[in-house]
Parts: sequence; structure tokens; C-alpha cells
Amino acid sequence: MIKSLRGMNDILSEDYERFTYFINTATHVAQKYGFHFIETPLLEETALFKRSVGASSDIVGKEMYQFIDKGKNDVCLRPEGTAGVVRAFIQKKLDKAGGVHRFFYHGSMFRYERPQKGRLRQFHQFGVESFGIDSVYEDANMIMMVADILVACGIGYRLQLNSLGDANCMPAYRESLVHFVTQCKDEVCEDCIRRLDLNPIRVLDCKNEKCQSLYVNAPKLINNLCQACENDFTKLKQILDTNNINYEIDTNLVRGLDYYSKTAFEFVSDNIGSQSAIAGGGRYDRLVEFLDGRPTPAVGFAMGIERLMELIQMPEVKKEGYYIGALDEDAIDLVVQLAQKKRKTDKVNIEYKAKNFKNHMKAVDKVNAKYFCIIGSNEIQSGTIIVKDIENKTEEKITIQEF
RNA sequence: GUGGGAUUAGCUCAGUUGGUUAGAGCACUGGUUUGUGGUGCCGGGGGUCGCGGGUUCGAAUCCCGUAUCCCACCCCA
Repeated sequence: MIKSLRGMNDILSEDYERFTYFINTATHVAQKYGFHFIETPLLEETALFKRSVGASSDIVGKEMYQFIDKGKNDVCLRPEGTAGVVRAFIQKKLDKAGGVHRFFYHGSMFRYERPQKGRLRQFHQFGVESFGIDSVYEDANMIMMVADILVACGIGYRLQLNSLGDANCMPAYRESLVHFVTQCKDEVCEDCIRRLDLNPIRVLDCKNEKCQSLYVNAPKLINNLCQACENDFTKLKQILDTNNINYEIDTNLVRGLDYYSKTAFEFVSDNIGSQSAIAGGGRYDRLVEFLDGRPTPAVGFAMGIERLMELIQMPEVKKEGYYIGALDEDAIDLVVQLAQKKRKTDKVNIEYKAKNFKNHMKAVDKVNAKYFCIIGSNEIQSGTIIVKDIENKTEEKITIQEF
């Protein structure tokens, strides 16, 4: 038997219901905030991700589905959504057009990781990107949008917040952190040694207890922000306060992708295991420029749909539509005709086999129909049928023409 | 990529120190004596015990390999 590849799942039946319910809910919220749908290719030039996500990240360093295509192009399946949207934004010259551009997207992402609960090799994200606004109000807008989507899906969360600084304050901070960690280099874990070269900020969220105890006195980014970043962060907290969004400051929160600056946030759930981040995002004012566009401030987020699907509170399924059953073989033709007519407006379930009344009732329950009609010789002779309302236990006799 | 646990029917799981024809519940299917309320009752189909080797008179059971899932790390949404 041929099986799906490792870490790649089919979505069907109840999973599909949850999946589309989430997409529809999130789409609805995004549209209310004035965002427009964008679809970008699953396959992009590898350089796009190397330059945006950053070669230092594991995503680019070892998790990409990368290959040379028949035209000798170095391409890869997208590991995340932002880079493609930014590429499209620049390619359509919207950076030069100026103004505000707001997009949302959803679709498959690919990362060659070891699969685990909440971590697949092909997974789905819903994401949002906003271009052209440097006001921190837009950062808050993003966070409130995520909160709205989660609330609409009945999902509880914790919001973690940090500021990563900008080109003014981040480099100096990074240097002082490297200096600090270098001094206790002999005592930190191997991973942290590796991080020191690759992405020093990441040592801050090392899970090793010994490392954490060493870093207690490490310089904190949040205490080393320049005035502009400091002001924005203060303002952001105030906006969230006045809009009743609860958050916790996590000075160790760093984003895995290199392009983030200033606002960084992560929504986490305590109910889905160790892969607990259900949404993450932040500001990336320099990315458009990195990808050869005109400098454009931007902010966005992405949500992991598979992780959210476990948490979604689905609305109760209501009885819907008709079930029409035949009592004998002669009635089946009429059942099919009536179903065709009714399907112009309603969902109709039928079977192509005659059954007794009791078995039809079982079928009515199975398909969760609201109305039940039975067709036999009596109905064919009289030209009338009885429509039973299963919920209210009432019934109505009408002619076949009226049906 | 590292370490650990699991894998038996469509699903959730039993299966004794290795010993007849591998079971249950749910689901599916048929009947319940032939046209008015489904939940009852009786029956039926369905398994290469993940896959491949090995040990043994005999393997779902023990050993080795491998695949997948799960847990932790790592990473991240």
C-alpha cells in the first residue's frame, strides 16, 4: 500500500469541517479589519527565503524542501508565508505606489522537520501582512485581530509580548549579550555555543536550567531599547490595556525568523502539548528593503491551523434538509425526481434502495435531516406526501406538486 | 538531527509463562413476519496482529532490522 509521506496528512471528514470553519471565521475577521486575500505560489526561488527568513534560522539552514528544477533553477517549497507576500508586494510595485496595503492568506507550508504532535512537514497557516504603516497602532491592530479570531473560535490563549528593538538599538544590544555569554562560555550548553555564532539572541529562550540560571543577570533587551522603540512599546501596552487585551511581557521571547524588529508577539495555548505556539508575529520594517523594494514599514502574523484545529469549539450541528425514502422499488424513481426538485433549495439525502419505515428512520438520524418524507404506493396513487418535521415531531400533508 | 514509548478489525482497545480456529465495544450490513418515530432484540461480513528477517515443533507474544505515530529535546506556527 502506498502511504502518504511522513509528516503529511490528509484532511477529510470532521477534520475538514474544523479546517474550513477556521478558515471561514478567520477570513471573516480579516475582512472586517479591511484585509484582502492574496494567493502566492507554493514554489519560490530559494534565494527569497535565504534573504528574508535568514540563513541563520533552522528553517532555512536545514528544513527546506529545496531542489533544482528542470530549468536548473534553485527552488524550494515555501516554509512560511511572509516572504512570498513581500515578494509579490514588491513585484507588483506596490512599494512604489505607496499607501497602505493589507493582505491575508492561507495555505500549505513545508518544513522538513521530525514530525510530532502539532508539527507536520506539510502544514497550514493563516496569515496577515500589513504594508505602509509605521504607527504602533497597527501592531496593536494585528494583536487584536488574532485575539478576535481566537475568541470567535472559542480558543483560550496567553499572549506574550516583547520588543526586539530596531537597527539603532539591536546591534549594540546583541554585542553586549554576546560579550556576556562569552564570559560564561565554559558553563553554557552546546546549543548555546552554537547559537552564539548563529543567532545569539536565541540563547535567551534556552530551556536548559543551568543556562537560564546563568542568564539571570544577562542584559535585557527591553532595558536597552532606544527612545523610539521604548516609546512604541509603551504605547503598544497602553493600547492593549485600553482595549482589554491581556498580555505578559516575556523578555526572552525572540522570533525565529530574522526579519522581525520592534514588536514581537506570540499566542500560546497550554492545551496542545509542547508545540504550544498557535500564532506569532511582529513588525518587520526592514524586510521590503532587504528584498530590493522601497523601504516600507510592515507588520504581520501567522497562525498554525493544525494546532488550532484541536482547540476550536465547533458550533453544534443542526438538523438540516430532507431525507426521502422509498418503501418499495416502484417508488424509487419518484424519490429521485423529488430530490432533484428539492435540491434547488435544500440539502436532500436519499437512498436507491427500498426499506421499511423503521430502517428509514435510522437513516434519517444518521444523516441528521430535519424533514422526513416517505414514498410508497399510497403516495404515488394519491399524489400527496407527508412531510415530517423530525425536531418538532409535527407533520404536514402536501401534494407532490407543492413539494 | 538526538533520546524514549507505541503499532492487533473502519475506530477505541483486550489478548495470561510462546500452545487449538486472535476477541470485545462502537461502526458497517441484514433480519425483526411487509406503511408511521429512530435508542430494543437476533444474525452477518470484516484481521498478512505495521513491514522484513531470525529463534522455535509452534510467534500477536521472544530477538534484530525497518517504517510510521506519540512524548521529550531541538525548532517553530
